[in-house]
Amino acid sequence: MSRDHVVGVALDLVQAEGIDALTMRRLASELGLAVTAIYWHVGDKQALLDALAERIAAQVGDVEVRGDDPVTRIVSIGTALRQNLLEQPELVGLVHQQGHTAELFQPVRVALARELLAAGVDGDDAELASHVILSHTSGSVLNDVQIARAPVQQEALSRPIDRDELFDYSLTVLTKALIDR
Amino acid sequence: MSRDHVVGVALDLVQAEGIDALTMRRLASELGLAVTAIYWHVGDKQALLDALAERIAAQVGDVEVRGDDPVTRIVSIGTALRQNLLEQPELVGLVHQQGHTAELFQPVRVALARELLAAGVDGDDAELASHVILSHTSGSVLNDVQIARAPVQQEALSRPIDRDELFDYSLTVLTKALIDR
DNA sequence: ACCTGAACACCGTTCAAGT
DNA sequence: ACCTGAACACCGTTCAAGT
Repeated sequence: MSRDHVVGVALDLVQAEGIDALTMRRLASELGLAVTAIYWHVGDKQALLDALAERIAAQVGDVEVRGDDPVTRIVSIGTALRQNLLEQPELVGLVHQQGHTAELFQPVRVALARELLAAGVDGDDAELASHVILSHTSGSVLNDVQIARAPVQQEALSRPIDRDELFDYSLTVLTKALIDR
Repeated sequence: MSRDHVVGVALDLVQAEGIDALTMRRLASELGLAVTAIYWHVGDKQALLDALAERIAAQVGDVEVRGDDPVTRIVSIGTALRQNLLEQPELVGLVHQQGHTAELFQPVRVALARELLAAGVDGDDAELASHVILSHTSGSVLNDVQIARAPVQQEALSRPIDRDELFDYSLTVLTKALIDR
């Protein structure tokens, strides 16, 4: 029995039954302990949520870069991040609520800055461009998740929206503009 | 004593002390009623949160359109929405959590579509472009709020980021690209 | 129609006590 | 060092009962 193990079981519980299922008492019974033992290992519930957020952030943060030219590589980073975020929207919401979004985006931010530098954008401008690309990506995810949850919104279109394609297009346009500035 | 009044007092409470302060018991004492009276007027807590989300969405949804040319007008819509969202980030989070984001964005979506049509973008493409612009805007807000909450992230830049200006720039670029497609 | 009081099952947390 | 049990203050919700 260790802090890591307790946090791991908590993560399993959240993934299996959602954030509402995570109560100190429920977690204790899952661990085969008395409720109060958790307080010895990880501290109070706030500390537990922080630890969870940290784990999830590390999990979602690593992305693979593909392609040859800068634009393709940058768009591939955005696409990979978007995919990771879409896979576990509830967990991302948890991270955001705990205020750990910065940690979540940090590795991607670095990867983006590296590619932008390689593309000839330098210094502060690379920081700015990373910020814009990250905003665009997280916003796209946020909206897509929301639409998936509330399918009322589906309007009468001649053909349904391909959100993957639309994201690819908009991010490509944006990236080109940021590089050619 | 009416449903509207109960919801109004609940909204005041949330704005003054945050979402955690909104408990059925606290709200009852604020109203001068017994806890159970709330159940008669608005139903259970889920119903109360739904009603709150509806109000907030209507409040944040109305934006003023300014400017002459299409790009300026569209950017002004995005800017106004961003400003509204930034003013009450906690309430926006509440709306999102309740799954009412679609309602929140509906009026803006319509306004954007109208401007895009006027700019010569037609039918489905206007829908797609509205979606992209909305995503970009909400993502920008989401990131800015997060950074404001966790100021650790401030990196060593030669000059600090002007997020208003950056948003204006990126949305302008994006809008032009969407129109000229 | 509108409101109260008592009761139930559930929280997070503290603290003394055990080994 | 690690864990338990009892206790406290707080939740949301139901339901019978009052006017």
